[in-house]
Amino acid sequence: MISNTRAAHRDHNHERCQTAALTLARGLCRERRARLTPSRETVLRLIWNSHCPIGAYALIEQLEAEAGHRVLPPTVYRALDFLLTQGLIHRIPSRNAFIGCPFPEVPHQNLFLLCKRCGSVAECCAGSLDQAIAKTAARTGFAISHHLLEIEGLCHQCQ
Amino acid sequence: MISNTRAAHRDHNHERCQTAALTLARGLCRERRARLTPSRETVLRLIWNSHCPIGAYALIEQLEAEAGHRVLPPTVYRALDFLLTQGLIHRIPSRNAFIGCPFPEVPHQNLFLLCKRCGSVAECCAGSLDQAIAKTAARTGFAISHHLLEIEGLCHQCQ
DNA sequence: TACTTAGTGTAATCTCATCACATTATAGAG
DNA sequence: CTCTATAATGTGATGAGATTACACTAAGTA
Repeated sequence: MISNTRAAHRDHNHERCQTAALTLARGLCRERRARLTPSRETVLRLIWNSHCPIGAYALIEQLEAEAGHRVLPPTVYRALDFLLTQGLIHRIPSRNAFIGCPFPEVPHQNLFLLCKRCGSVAECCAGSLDQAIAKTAARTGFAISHHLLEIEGLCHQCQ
Repeated sequence: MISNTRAAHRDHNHERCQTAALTLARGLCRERRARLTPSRETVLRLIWNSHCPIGAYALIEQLEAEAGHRVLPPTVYRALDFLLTQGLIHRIPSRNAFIGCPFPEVPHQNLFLLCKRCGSVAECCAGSLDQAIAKTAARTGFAISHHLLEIEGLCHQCQ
């Protein structure tokens, strides 16, 4: 099982998370010949400011503060679309918000641990769980293409 | 495992689903001394018109067509809140839409099978899967309170 | 250089959801 | 039966999230 729980849900030096994510993103985009333009990278960096999902309009505010001029929704939504397509971020449907993906180089299903006290979100990849989910779906005759699991509760630090 | 896959994802007499859901809802609300008022029951009936999740504003349109006069958002959102609280319907976050719960009398986690072709949604309760999910969360030190699983793919009829 | 494609700026619009406040209906106490 | 407290509804306005359409600019390539 891969997870970023130890970072997202415990004390840690967060700058390292952010730097690592950006470095990884740059490398992946270079490999894929995908253009991580300045505005896209800025959005990714802002998303990685914390382990809490951030909404599109909060991003717009922060972008405006940095840029010193008005930023309109399509600007940020286009960057978000790119980052989603590249698997560098995820959207948390129940929150209408976005979170950085800690392992964009690994193909995986979506499994999020959302702390209802501090708001931070960790991500997991658990092959065995994915299999159990696939099996359950198969028992009903359903052909699964992908899934999304949102687990809500209290993180280690908030218990 | 409980599921309504055989109804939601196969040919069936849907009137029976709708009638059964309404009868069950009336019984549960009577037991709980919760008031299933006419407008709330109408919203529940409209939601049970099909196994596809329906958005709040689509409900408003249908309510207006039935009532012959304007219906405003709070009207339908209040009915939805009541039905959600009573566990008679669920919200599918990825769709911003609502679906009838086929077993509101059983406490359960949320597990939805969303067909991307016909749009119908079935619901499952699988204790073993819930346990596997709880176990995975526990391995990261997370204290789970509830979860939501959205599985997307092709239903039996659409394969 | 010219051309083609990808990316960005901007205004308007659309969908989903909530707030605040007035009014009406209902259940339970006396 | 009537009064009262509470629950439910009606209504307009507004907030929050997301998309469309169209003009313009930058980057990569023949």
